Amino acid sequence: MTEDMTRPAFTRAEPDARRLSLIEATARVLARQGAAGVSVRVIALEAGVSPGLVNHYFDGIDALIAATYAHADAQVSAAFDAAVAAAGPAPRARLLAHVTASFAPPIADPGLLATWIAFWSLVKSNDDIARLHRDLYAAYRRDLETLLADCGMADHDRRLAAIGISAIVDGLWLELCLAPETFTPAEASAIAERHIDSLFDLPQ
Amino acid sequence: MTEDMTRPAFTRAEPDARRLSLIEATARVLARQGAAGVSVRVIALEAGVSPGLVNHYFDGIDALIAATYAHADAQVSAAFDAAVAAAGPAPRARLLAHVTASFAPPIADPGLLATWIAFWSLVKSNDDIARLHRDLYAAYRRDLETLLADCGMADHDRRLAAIGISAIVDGLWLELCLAPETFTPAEASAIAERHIDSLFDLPQ
DNA sequence: CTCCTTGTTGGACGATCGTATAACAAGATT
DNA sequence: AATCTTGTTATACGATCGTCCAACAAGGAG
Repeated sequence: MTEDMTRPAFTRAEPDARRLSLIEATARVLARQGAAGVSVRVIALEAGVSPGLVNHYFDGIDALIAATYAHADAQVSAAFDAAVAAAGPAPRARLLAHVTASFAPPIADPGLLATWIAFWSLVKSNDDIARLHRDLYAAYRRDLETLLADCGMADHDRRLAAIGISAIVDGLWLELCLAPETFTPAEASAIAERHIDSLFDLPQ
Repeated sequence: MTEDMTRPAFTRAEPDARRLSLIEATARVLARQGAAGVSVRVIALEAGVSPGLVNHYFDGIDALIAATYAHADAQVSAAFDAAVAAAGPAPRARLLAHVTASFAPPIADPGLLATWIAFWSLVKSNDDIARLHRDLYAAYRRDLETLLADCGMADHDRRLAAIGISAIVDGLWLELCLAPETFTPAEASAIAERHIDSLFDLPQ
């Protein structure tokens, strides 16, 4: 009786828009409840749609989590690009800006880590997920290698340098999300910056 | 009919031994199926006991996963200690041995990562889990700080140095477990070793 | 040998899971 | 205005989840 009879019971959406709304709902659920409390029904409720719609757009919940991870990764990459662009033309400043961005919002966020954890938990049992992880991580390191090349690092040194930078940044980011009181973002940046400096000083 | 009527239907075990067998069964299930496929029934089947026994020894499955994590962490710590002890008396060699041990069995193991992922996925929603993570990680860094002190590092530098070493080691360990073909354990050791060297060279 | 303690079993219970599908209605087409 | 397409809903389904508990039996106590 309190219902407005003139308003439609539901509205149709562009397929891509609906997909995106489901992905964003998944990210919000993961951020709020963690990887343990995610399910088709909770996601559908968060997105304001019926549970059946999830399987209409995604081949199972694993595919939805994979899509959510890919979307979050794209947002992280965009944040990296924005930080690098804002750093100006100096190659070293651009590299440091890329790294420092990992320790500030929106990247350093316990809620975002939940998406990574949910994704990691599927790598072992799902080959598609494993392949996606491998590809996105390779792209991540490739971006670092480009920045290192711009800094003048020799070609044969870049691969291990990028692996090392990605490792220390990921390790700091992980702990910063799991236990933010352990150290500050500024301390994380200082640690990462010193590590990068060591890659250029004293080339042996 | 094929049953041996003289054999007991079950055997009683010491409480600590039974707890341990359930913990080890949980670790095997996590290593085999990943964090997604773990449940009370699967664990009980793996341990060769009835499902009800899990709740008799642990306050829910979250507590069992926490106990499994604590047990795995103790085994990792023991492996660290053994590696350090085998390295001899030289402080720097002991520190490097500690770090290098992270990239070799039994620590570098995709199955072991599953225990960590299952545990991480509970940190956000369970305060006891969060506290356990904080305590065990603090102990981890404290061990590193002791090794750094033995190497002659000044007191005020040790905290950030230990955070940096734990971060780069964790980052390398994580990727080594998720995608072992990306780089070799020897490359991981070389990266970590160079990072540690940089902490002592050029003290600025 | 008998009793007693209690570790252990095995199933019941309600909740929730992922998936599948028939009925419905929104909105473009004609 | 009538029709058609299909995005969406609502529900049903079987499986599995974590938890609980009464009954059983192993094995030490007396």
